[in-house]
Amino acid sequence: MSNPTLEAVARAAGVSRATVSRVVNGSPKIKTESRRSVERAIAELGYVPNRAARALVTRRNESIGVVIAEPTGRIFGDPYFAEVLRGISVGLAAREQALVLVMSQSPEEERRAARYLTGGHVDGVILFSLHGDDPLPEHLKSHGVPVVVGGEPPHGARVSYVDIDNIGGAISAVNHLISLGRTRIATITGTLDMPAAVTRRRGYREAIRAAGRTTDTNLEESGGFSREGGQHAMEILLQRCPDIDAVFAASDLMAAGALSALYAAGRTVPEDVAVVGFDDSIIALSTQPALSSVRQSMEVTGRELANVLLQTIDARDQIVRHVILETELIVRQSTGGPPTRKS
Amino acid sequence: MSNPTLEAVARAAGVSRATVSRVVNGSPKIKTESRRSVERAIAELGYVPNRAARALVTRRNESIGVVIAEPTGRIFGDPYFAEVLRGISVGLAAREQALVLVMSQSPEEERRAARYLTGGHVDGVILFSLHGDDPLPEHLKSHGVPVVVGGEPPHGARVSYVDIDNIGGAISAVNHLISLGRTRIATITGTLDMPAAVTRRRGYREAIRAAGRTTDTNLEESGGFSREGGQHAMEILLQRCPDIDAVFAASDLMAAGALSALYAAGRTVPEDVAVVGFDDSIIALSTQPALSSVRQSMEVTGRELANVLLQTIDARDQIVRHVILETELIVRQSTGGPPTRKS
DNA sequence: ATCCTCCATGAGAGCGCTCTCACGCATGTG
DNA sequence: CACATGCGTGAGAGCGCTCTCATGGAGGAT
Repeated sequence: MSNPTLEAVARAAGVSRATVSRVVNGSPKIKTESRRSVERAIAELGYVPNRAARALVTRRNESIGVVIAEPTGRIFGDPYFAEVLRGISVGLAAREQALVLVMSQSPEEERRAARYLTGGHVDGVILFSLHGDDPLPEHLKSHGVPVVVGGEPPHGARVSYVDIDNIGGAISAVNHLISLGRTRIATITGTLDMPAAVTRRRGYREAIRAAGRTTDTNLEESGGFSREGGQHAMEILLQRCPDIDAVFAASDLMAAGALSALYAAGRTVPEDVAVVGFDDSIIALSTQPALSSVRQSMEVTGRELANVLLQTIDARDQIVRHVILETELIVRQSTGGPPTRKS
Repeated sequence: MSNPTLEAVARAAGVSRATVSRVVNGSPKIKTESRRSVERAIAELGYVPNRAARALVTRRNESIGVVIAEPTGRIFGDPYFAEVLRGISVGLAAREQALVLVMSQSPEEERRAARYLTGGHVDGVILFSLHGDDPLPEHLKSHGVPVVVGGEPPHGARVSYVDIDNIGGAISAVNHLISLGRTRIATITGTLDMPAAVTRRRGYREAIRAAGRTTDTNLEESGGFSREGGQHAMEILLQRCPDIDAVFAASDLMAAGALSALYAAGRTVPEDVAVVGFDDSIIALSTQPALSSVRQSMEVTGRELANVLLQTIDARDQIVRHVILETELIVRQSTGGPPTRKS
């Protein structure tokens, strides 16, 4: 409760407050001797720096806001959010930054959040899962708050971001289906107000065309990034085009939903219909059969988000940084399994 | 960036710093006149109090730690966590408290978290989804940090908690199955190192015995609170006792998994086997057929967690408080639907 | 030996806020 | 009319820390 102060440590170590402060903050110009005695005093007294006092003078809060502006249902049905959050948590912990979680679901809450975030309570903000033309990133940036966005930022926003190679991932998935000899390849898209959903669809279309075929919007249906949406989309697709022999779903969760719909319609996977998901989340391994999927490391995304933000904060600049992470197609049973396999 | 200070507001309003402070903090003894001019000045300058400065003198941080010590996979596959978190978020927002999220997954991280939480960085801590005999609640409490636990606290820990009526909920679910004339009622339990899982199983057993039947451990199998676990548990149960005609699953997610297993085994729901879940989360409505389920409001749980904690902090006492929330059985198609229905 | 340099350290101001205390003025009482 | 009462307000200390600037002493150059 009543933590010892710098002053107390200084007295115990027989040095001045300033020296203790230097030791605590790792200043190089300290004699090993005094450093040692200070460290001992710190350990003995169980000293922990007072964040508030430090923040007051440094004008840093040692904490980062993480905003998720998404209906609860969606947020946590999909492991995606958890894993990104987890990566952020790891990235921040390494620098002793606190993660302040802000969940806003109504315009009223969003206003409150914006006020909080621009009120100097956090050193920077990570936003992810943005929809449409959310003005929040620009708003924060114009108030001088460092911002980084997970995924492609809203159109026109000049902010830093960390994204994955959505288009390349989608192309590799569809190429894989093509190489399997599939000819009627459908796609279940995400919520089309999100850039990731649009970009994955673009990759799908490009791969189809690159193979000399024509795209057909009858083979595209939105699954809203949810399991049920995926299932429903698959039902619609089967109704429209019963001859579908492959599906590329823009998330594993939707792919899992699609599997249910396929079974309900009496199709076998991968024999009748090959299925590829996206994310390679834990879900991909838990479906029957296991899903081929475009792997992205959500945890790395989270960690990079933290890194880019901390970098921006440290540099005190307004430079727009971005990081694009690779994806990799993982082939499993839902498309017939890996090419060769012993035993 | 350079926010105006109290001083600046005071000058603009022609009063002293103290008066502005009183207005900001809602002190009653302020003349309406000066209050008004201060408020105008605040609005004009866009003044936002500096949290750090305030925290320094009040020794409050206006922030609450929320700890989730759970493997990421589990956390976010189940909407439960999201909804409780959401409730906490709402409860804290009402009091302008920041939510500091701490995710710890390894013993090392847990130590770091403990150090942070006892370091005076937060005014209180909410813990949920505790396993086994986690010493964290006691540890925090002994360091004078106000704590409240979601769910039944570890055995012997004298800490405040918010829980739901697990036993009553389980009993009502099983009674419902009994009233349907089902005779071979199985249960899929959660992770048995968690009190909620054990208590729900106890409710199941009590209801069976109260109906004059005997319990049979062959009819009990753990599903580990995951979808796949539920599916697997159902497969085992069917193998052991092919004559099962009803299942009570300790979570909707496991019930959803059980449905898959039942279909794979060629059973119909609710005709061959009636299924009841627990939580009444969004999942219950998205399965085919919709799940009967024991409703608990996870958002209310979260809000109560926040309330109890804030109350404890305000009172500066060590009183152990607890809140038990009601549950309610919601009957849907997975047990044959509501008793009567028009149209 | 004298001066200069340089490095480790100490002294002290001040970050923005709250809160106690004292003061002045209006009102009520004898 | 003198006095107590009380309410609204201002002055000022101080929360724990960082950081600038001054200081003293060791060591090298002359």
